[in-house]
Formats: sequence, C-alpha cells, structure tokens
Amino acid sequence: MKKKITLKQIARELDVSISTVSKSLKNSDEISVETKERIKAFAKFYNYKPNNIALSLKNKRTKNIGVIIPDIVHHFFTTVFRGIEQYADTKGYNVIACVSDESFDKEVINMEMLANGSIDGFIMALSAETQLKNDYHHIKEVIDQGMPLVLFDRVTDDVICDKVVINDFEAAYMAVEKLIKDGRKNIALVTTETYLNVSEKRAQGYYRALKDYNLPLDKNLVLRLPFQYEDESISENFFRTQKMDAVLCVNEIFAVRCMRLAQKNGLSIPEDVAFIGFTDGILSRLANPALTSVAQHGEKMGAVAAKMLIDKIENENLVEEEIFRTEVLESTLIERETTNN
Amino acid sequence: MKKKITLKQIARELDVSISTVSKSLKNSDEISVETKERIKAFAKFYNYKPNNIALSLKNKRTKNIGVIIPDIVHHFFTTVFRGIEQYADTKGYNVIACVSDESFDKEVINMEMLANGSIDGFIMALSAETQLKNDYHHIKEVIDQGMPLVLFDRVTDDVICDKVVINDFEAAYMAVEKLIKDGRKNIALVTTETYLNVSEKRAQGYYRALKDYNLPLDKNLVLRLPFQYEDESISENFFRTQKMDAVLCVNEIFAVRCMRLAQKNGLSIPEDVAFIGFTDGILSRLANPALTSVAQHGEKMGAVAAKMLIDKIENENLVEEEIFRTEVLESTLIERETTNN
DNA sequence: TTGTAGGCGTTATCAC
DNA sequence: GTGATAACGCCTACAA
Repeated sequence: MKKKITLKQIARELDVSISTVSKSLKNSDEISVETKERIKAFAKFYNYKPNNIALSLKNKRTKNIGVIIPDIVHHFFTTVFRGIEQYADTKGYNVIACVSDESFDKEVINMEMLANGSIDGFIMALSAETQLKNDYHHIKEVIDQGMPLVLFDRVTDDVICDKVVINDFEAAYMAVEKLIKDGRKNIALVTTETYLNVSEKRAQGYYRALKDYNLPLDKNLVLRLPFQYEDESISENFFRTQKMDAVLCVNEIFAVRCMRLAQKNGLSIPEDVAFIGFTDGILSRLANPALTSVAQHGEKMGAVAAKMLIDKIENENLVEEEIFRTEVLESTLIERETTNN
Repeated sequence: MKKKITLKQIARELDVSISTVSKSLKNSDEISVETKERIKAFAKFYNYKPNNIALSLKNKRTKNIGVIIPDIVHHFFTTVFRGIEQYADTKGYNVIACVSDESFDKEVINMEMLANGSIDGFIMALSAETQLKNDYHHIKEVIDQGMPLVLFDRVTDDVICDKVVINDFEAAYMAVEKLIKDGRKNIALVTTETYLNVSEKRAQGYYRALKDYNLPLDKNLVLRLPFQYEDESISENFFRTQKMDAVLCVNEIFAVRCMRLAQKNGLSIPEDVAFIGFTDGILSRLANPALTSVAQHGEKMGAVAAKMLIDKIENENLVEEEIFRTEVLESTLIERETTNN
C-alpha cells in the first residue's frame, strides 16, 4: 500500500524545508534549477498531488457546488443535473448531490450540512413540501451568510436570488393554442393536486388560451391527480364520464397513463383525442403513439444555472452590489404522433 | 450579511481562549457551568457550526463518498444512486456524483480529482470504454493508496475489491426458461454491440437455457444493437426478416423499441410474440402492453454498495487483513402483459 | 477551571 | 537560494 505522500514527507526525505518543496513544485524561480529538478522528480515518482482539503481550508474555496433536487429518479431533474455536472466539470468544480425527497426537513438538513464549509454555492429546486409550507427561512439564511444560490424550475418570489425557469405559462398557452387551431373544442387539463408553482403556471396558460379563443372553461375537464399516484380509479372515471377531444398533461407520466385509459375506452389517438405532455423524455419518445410534448431542455437549464452560480462564486469580491437575474428559457413543442401534423 | 462565525471570533468576543470555547461547545466538564452557558448562548445566537473542511483536515475524514457512474439520465443508474444517497444520508455522509459519460478519460480524471482528499471512498460502475480498453490502472492505484472502493453492476475480475452485482446469468436463464415453458420455440435476443460485462452475462444465460432445453441456437435470432442507437433500420430489418415468437431484450429501452417494430409488422403481443426486458423502470410499467421485465432492484444495490463502503471506511484500522466480498443480489421477474400468465 | 501549544497539509510572507 | 513562521479552523494533550 502506497499512502498518499505529503510535502512534509518529501521535505524530510530530501532533507530540505517544506517551503522549498512547495516552491519547487510550483516552479518558483526562487529555487535553483537543480533543486527543483530533484524535488520534482521525487514528487513525480511518488505521485504527489496536493491535498484538496488543505487547499480548501487555506483558500476558503472548496471547488464543490451543492445541488439539491426533490427527486433523482425523475427524467427532468436528471437532465438538469447532467447539465450542471457537465458545466461544473469544465470549470473544475465537483458536484455534491442531495435529494430532498420532496421533504421540507430533508431539504433543511441537507442544506445545513453542506453550508458549513463543504461547498461554494447552491443550485436547487424547491421540494413540494417547502412550496406548500411557504417557509424559506433556511434558504434566506444561507444567502444571508453570503453563499451564492441559484434556484431552478421550482422557484419562489419570496426568495431574492438568481433563478432559471422555463416559460411554463407561454408553453402551455402555445400547446393549447395548437390544439384549438387543430379544431379541438373540448380540451381537458390533467395537473397535480398539490400546489406546485410550475403546474400552476401551466394551468394558467391553459385557462388563458381558452379564454382568448372564447372557449368555455369547463371545470369538469380539469383533473387534479395526487403527486405520486398509483391508483388509476380517479382518472379512469374521468375518462369514462367526460367527453373531450384533446388533453394537456403537465408531465409525461400523466400523459402516458391517460393515453392508456383513453385507449382502453376505445378512443383512438389522435383521431378522437389528441394529447400533449410536458417534459420531453424517453417516455414521450417511446410512447405508442409517440407523444407530442413540451421539451423543457433540462440540460440547458442545468448548464445555465451552473454558469450563473460559478460566475457569482468567482466574482464574489468584485461585484459587491447584488444583482440577481432570472433567466427564462424557451421551451419547444416537439410534435409527434398524438397531435395532428 | 452575517458571515459564519468561527471559534476564534467567539473567543475574542468573549475574551476567553479558543480551547475554552471549543470545550464548552462540546459540553466538556472541564469548564465551569457558568462559562459554558455563556459561551453556548453566544454561539447559539450567532448560529455557530463547526467548519466541515477544518474538521476534515483534522480528522482525515471527509464524510463524503464519491460516486462515478457512466450516465445519469438512465433509469437503472439513477435508482442505484438514490439507494446510495439514502443510505449515505442516514450515516451522515454526503455524495459527490461524477458522470463518466462512458468515457475512460473522464473516469480517470474524475477519480484523480476526488482521490486527493475530497472523499473517503468510491462507489462506481465502469464506463463502457473502460471495459473495452480493459485498463484499470487508475482504479488499482486508488485502491493501492488505501482508499476503499466498491464496484457495482459494471464490474471486472481484474480488480480485487468489494463488488455488488445482480445474478444476470441466472436472471436471463430464468426469463428464457419461462418463455420456453410458455411454449415459445423461436426466442430472439436483442443485446448491445460493444462488450459490456452485464450484457454478455445475460447473453450467456440465454444461450445456456436454449441449450439445456435442446433448442437450437440460431445466430440470426441474435441482434446486436449499438450502444446509443437512434437509427431503427437495423432492427426494423431484423423484425421483418426473422420469424420469432419471443424476444429477450437486455434493457427496457430496446424492448419498448422492438415492441413497436413488432407491432408495426402486424404482430400482436403477447399472442404472436412475447417480450421480456431487463431494467424494470417506468418504461416497462407504462409500455403498452405493459412489459414483463427483470427487476434489478437498483435502490437495494445502491444501499448495499453504500453499506459495504461505509463499513470499510469506518473499520479501516480494525480490519487490517483485506477481505473482499462480492454481493450477488437476486433479481425478480415482474410479469406483466407481454408474456402469458 | 482555563489556557498554551502543536498539528492536520498547504501557501505566502519575510528573514537569513 | 533556502528556510522559518504564520495562517486557514478545529481539536486535544498537557501545562498552569
């Protein structure tokens, strides 16, 4: 076993001082070429690498960023994570990932854990419970300590910081608009039960589009499903009793499930009923028929969030006046087989 | 802005020594109750929390574990990651996640980055390229430095360390066995093109089952698809030209794609052709018809890997004799609609 | 009961 | 050209 070697050990072995070793390895020209070569050769042989922890302590920079997401087994968050990781990697940052599991307490605990020196900044999407409770003291506290923080997707107006979101309202509006222009008259909305900022914005876009095109808003055509629903009976009933010729779903899982129910009830897609989902993931692509879906470009979102954060981290001292931005990313409607072309 | 406070600052403010503060906050009974209370109150007021980095440097323990996976936008790896994260969380460990993107170089760079003090141990699945190159020097090096390491799923015999795998061979065998017992005679295999340990084991299970049941091995019924395939023409041709009454696919994506092609060719599932996939994820559940699939219990795998690693980390000194284990997890065949019941 | 000193591994400043 | 010293924040054996 070859334990990692330290400056001190090299110094002792070569009978020089620690600072001579340090300077040599940084190729300082205070040191004679001869000594430098000797030390560098030795260090290389023993595969010396500076200890990150010691560097962090000295520089007060960890080169780590903390990412807190509500769920990791979730296509959208996963793509955002990948975007973050990729960008961070190019800048020499590591990513510490924590999952809040949609729980307020886990979110708080994870943040406190990381905020004590482990990271240089946060990127996070609020847990469902946090949004429900409307309690953001833990986030404000961290920001107040001077820690840069970027919120993405699940954001709130109650916290002042950098944010990255997609144009949920507009995207839903455009999706409904397309359905209307395709001649659909009875457009249903399948959304989440609990109050989630994004679902709500999508619902708003839906309402507004109906209004602008003078279509009546039929409350019976709005189905609110529980967050993680396993029981199909609610939605089964919905599709049996309600008449509709199009459905907008706030995520692709709801969409694929609803498609199956519609098909079970003898409806053919898209002839009898069209479908549009959100979150353009693998499910949308591989659904049968393939689902028309609003692509949220998670990877882009992650990259943008990471860039905003790292810029803040690296300019901490320079920009003393706090300027916070909210970046709004465009989403794209990917048309497939569940709508008319 | 309230920057984090340090022991030193508290000591100065309260006009005591740093060690008095430190001891007080640890409730040492060397210190008078009076002083302790005063200091604790002050610390609480200023929300003092020890700096993790300083602790790490002192204790030579970071309480971080590094996880390197080939891909994060991938259901199976994601579930494993969740298992790791959950277990780690209960033990007070943070998870630093790196994605190798199936690239050997990224794997090496990420490992070197983390191995310099940032973490206490590794959990990883080999990248495809690494398995292809058969070059494991970076992994051996890390182990040689005394860093605990657990390989999962994508493992190799060339590295001696703790491992967690599933019984791929047996699972494939049992899946084929079921198909045979259901009366299927022409069973196809859809697997990956590049050499991946797991795919290969599954293929072996498939071959063996055919042999044991005296079914001929028809090379034309084995389709090897490229790793990330977008082009459907190869498989389209396969399903047009070959006659088969069952298909075993080494992952659920291949399965769902192939099901669509079979359906396009007028075959009905499972009447004309049965399907079994690996990786029981959301795709399997939501496929139409729902896919019978081998569940790999990724979350369990992650938890087991994390437990093995943390046990090693925390007993580093105690157990000097190196005992490495390979934990084999049972997989389960989840029967749904693509096979006979 | 409290304080001093040394060390974890590194870098930077300053002295020799 | 080289080395001693201090500092980052914390802990602890030992001294007072």
